Amino acid sequence: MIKPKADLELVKQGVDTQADIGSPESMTSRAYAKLKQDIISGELRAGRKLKIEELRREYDVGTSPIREALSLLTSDHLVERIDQRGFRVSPVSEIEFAELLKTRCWLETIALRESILHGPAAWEESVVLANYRLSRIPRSESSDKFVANQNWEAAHKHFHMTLISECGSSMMLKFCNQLYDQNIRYRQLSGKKAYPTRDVAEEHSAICDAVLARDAQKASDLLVDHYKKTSGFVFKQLSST
Amino acid sequence: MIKPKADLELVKQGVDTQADIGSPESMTSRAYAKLKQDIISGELRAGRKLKIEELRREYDVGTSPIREALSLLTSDHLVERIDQRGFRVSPVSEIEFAELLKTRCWLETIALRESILHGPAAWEESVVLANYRLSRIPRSESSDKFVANQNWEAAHKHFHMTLISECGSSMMLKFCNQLYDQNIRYRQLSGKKAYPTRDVAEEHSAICDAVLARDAQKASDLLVDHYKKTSGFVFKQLSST
DNA sequence: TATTAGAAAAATATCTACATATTTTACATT
DNA sequence: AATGTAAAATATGTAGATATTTTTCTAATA
Repeated sequence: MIKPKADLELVKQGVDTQADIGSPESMTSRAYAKLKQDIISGELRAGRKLKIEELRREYDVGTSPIREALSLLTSDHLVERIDQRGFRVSPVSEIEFAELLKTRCWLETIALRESILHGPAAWEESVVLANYRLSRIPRSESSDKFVANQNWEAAHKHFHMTLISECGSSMMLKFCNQLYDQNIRYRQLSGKKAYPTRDVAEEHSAICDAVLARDAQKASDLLVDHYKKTSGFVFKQLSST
Repeated sequence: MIKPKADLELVKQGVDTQADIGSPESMTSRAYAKLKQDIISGELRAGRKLKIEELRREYDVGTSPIREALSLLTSDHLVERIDQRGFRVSPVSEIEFAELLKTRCWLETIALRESILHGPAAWEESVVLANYRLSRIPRSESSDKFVANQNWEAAHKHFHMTLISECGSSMMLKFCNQLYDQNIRYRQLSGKKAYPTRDVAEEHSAICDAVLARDAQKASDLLVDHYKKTSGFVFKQLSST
C-alpha cells in the first residue's frame, strides 16, 4: 500500500509523478526541480544573483522553501552560497570547463573499465537497449534549426550512465552524474549555435561494440574521444565570448 | 579594507575566525559547522533521526537555520533528506565502506599521479613540510589510552590533501575532500578500540620520499597500501557489530 | 572638478514565531 | 494478525521582525 516515493531525481524530470491522489510533493522539491532545470538549461544565466524575494514571487512560495532548495542545489555545484550575501548561479569559465572535461575523462575511464570487468550479461543487454533507444530519438526537435530535444537529452544521459552503472561504487556514480549535469549546462551555452555535423550515433554504437567485446581499453579510448570531440564546440563558444 | 570572508570550510575548524569586530557569522553556518563536527566525530550516530525541534532546542536557533544547515550537509553525504519525512544522519555499512575505500584509491591514485607529473618544486616543499608537521604531533592526546587528537587529525588531512593538491582539478579535490571526511567518520567508529600499532609516520615518510623521487607508480602504490592497512581495523569493527 | 570618506537610506538576507500539512503512533475493532 | 481511526508528533510553510550589505547621497578634501 505504500506508494513509492518520488525522489529528487525523479521529480526533476518534471513529469507529474504524483498526479492523482498520492505522495504530496513539498514546495522545496518543486522549487529545487524547477531551479535545477532552469540553471542547467541556461535560462538562469551563469553568475546571476539569485535574490530570494525575486524567486519567491517567480515561483510563488515562501522564503524557506526557496532558501532550502538553493541550499540543496549547492551539492550539485550549480549554485554558490556566501554567508550573509545570498546565493548566485555558479559561474562558468573556460578553465573550469577544461577541468570538467579532464575530470570526466578520468572518472568515466575508471568506471567504464570496472563495469566491463565486472558487469554481468544483463548489463550488456541494458547497454544495447540504451543505445538503441537513443538512436531512435532525433537530437533536434526541428530539422531546420537546432532545438534541443529533451527526450534525446534524457536518453543520452541514460546511455552514458548505463555504461558505467556496474562500476561498483555508488559514490563514483554520484560524482559522474554530477559532472554530467554540469556538462549539459556548458553544452547548452554553445548548443544553439554549434550543431554538430559529425555522426554522434555512430560514435555511441562504436562504444557499444567495444563494450560487448569486453575491450576496456578500446571502449574507454572511444569514450574519451567522444567527450573531447563534443567539447570542441563548447571551447569555441567560451573563448569567443 | 575588505575583510577576508570566512568560508564554510574555515568555519568548520571551529577556530574563532571572527573573534573581534568583523564578519558576522550566520546561525546557519554555525549550525552547519557544529552538526558536521558532531556527525564526523560520531557524536550523532549513523542513521539517527535528526528532528528539527530537538536540534532547535539543542543549538538554540530557529527552524530555518537548522533546516538550511541540514540541507547543506546533504552535499557532504553526511545527512540524508527524504521529502516530507525530514533528515537523518547518513547510515554506515560495511558495503558502503568498501565502496568508499575503493573509490578513494581510484581517485587519489589519479590525483597523486597528476600532481607528481605536473606539480612544481614549491609543491614538493609543501609536501615535505606537511609531512614534517604531521610527524611532530602525537596521534593520541594521552599515552595510556587512545584519545583522538584533533590537531593530528587536521595535520593528517592536510598532508593527504597536499599530496594531491596539484592534480589540476578543483572538482577532483572536492571529491577527495568529501571522501576523506566520510572516511574519518568511519575511522571514528573503530578509533577508540583499535589503536594501530604499526608505524604510520614511517608510511607517510615513505610516500613522501617517492613523491620527491617523482615516482608516481611507487607513490600511489604506497598510498593505496596505506589506506588499505588503515581500513582493516574499520572492517573488523563494522563486521563485529 | 573630481574623488574620497562617511552617513543615511534602501535593498536584501537572515531569523523567529506561529500556522498548516503530513506522517507516525496508539489504540480500538474486526 | 490485519485494518482502520483518532491523537500526537513532526515536518513544512508563511508572514513579518531583525540584521547585514549595498547603494545613494552629502560634504570635505585634493
